[in-house]
Amino acid sequence: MTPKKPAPKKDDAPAKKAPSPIAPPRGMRDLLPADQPYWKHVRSTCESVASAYGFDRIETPIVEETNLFVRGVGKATDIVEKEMYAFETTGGEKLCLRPEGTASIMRAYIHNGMLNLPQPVKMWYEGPMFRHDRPQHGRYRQFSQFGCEVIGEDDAIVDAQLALMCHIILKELGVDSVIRINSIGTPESRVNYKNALVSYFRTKRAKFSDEDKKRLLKNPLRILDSKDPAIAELKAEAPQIVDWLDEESKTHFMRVLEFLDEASVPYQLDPYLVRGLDYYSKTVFEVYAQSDDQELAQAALGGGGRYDGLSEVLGGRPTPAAGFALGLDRIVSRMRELNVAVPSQSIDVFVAQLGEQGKKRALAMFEELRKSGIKAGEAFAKEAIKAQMEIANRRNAKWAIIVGQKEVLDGTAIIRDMDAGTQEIVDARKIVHEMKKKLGLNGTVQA
RNA sequence: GUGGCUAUGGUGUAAUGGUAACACAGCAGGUUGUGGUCCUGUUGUCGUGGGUUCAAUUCCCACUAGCCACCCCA
Repeated sequence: MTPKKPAPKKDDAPAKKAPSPIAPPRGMRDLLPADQPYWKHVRSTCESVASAYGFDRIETPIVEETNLFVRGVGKATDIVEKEMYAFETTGGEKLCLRPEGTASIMRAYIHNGMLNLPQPVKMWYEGPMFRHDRPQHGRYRQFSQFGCEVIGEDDAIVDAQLALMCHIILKELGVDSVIRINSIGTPESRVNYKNALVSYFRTKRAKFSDEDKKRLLKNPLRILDSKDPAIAELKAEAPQIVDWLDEESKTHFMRVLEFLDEASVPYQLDPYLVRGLDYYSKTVFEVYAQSDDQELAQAALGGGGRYDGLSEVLGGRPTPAAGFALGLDRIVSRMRELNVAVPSQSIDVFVAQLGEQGKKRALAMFEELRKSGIKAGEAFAKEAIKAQMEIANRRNAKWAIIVGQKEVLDGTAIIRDMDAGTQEIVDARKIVHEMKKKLGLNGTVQA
């Protein structure tokens, strides 16, 4: 490119290169004020359901010792092997951004001696998780999860209730869902099954893609999930995990299903469902959005299951436990697709002013309204009343109070009904009283 | 992490080898007293860097980002 002609500048300051704007890191995004009504609604729904089911909140650090996940989630899992935001501090600590919640909750349970609390301990959490995966719609490197954990109880009804909660939360958010469920038994029965599976598939290795050959070695259970049509044929003949379950797991699973039937939770048995985290045992499930159109990309809205072995792996006593996590980003996105209405934050009254004196009076009036619990809005920096009324309208104010020069002199204010377009003049000192009356906040009960 | 597609104002789109059109939103006005209609004005170094060319937003390459599939999962 030829150098630009020495375009003479008006001022003789050296032409600085304008700093380029900075985007958020890959796979991370801003949740803007416009997004918040959705998030607020989703979070509060999750919380109130969890609370109704007897769960209390727990907050754990976003940064944890890397080892927690290496031991808890499993060294060979994708999450630990290639998706962790791991780093070393100047002090030499090996830390990472948490990729999931369960391991932290179990760590906290052990560390804080919660085994001395009445069992089971039921806790919920919500917050950002981090996985260095390749971003896609509904898959972010920072995403939010809401999760519930029941620690210290092995009864099958807990597993069923957790799945039920997933379904209920989504239902309250206007999202239809189905549970896909399976049992992967105890670690011992799983090893036996894995061996049977490998020896079955090894004879057919010739038909495998490179990808599936790799899986045969690394994670044979996953082969059952393969999209390769050649595998689909072989699958029918392959050993089924149910046939390899130990008696206890089998009965446990049967009871889980019975409870689900009892609670009328829609579910599908999925003998090929395995989960990517090592800590699972017995029950595993995933929650999917139900839709008419084909397969939705990234349709898994949540997942969970039983993890009876996790406590021991993390140095605690043998403690049965189960839980689930929901992906909030995906739920919000699904709600948007479905045009689910969420409560909007509208104001009760908008305070409009005119002139310097009006501004001063309005400032005080706004504060009075606020203190008495009325949701008031304002745009005091604006001069034109027209612009202020536009804002009042945009914010869905039911009422507007107008304080201009004249009103200041008279000691009055105008109350305008924004729907009817009618207005009345009231004593400025009685404005709070008037508004409370109009909004029905007076506490005067009508018979 | 692998493969593919895409990249134009705040948003959604258009056109073009000779520096950009439209809609919506935003802001400011239509003689500082009133909104949900109307009119006017205004908002862009055409993702970043390089190359080809007299000339590039338009062609080529790289990078970056987004999206899609895989992988995996929330």
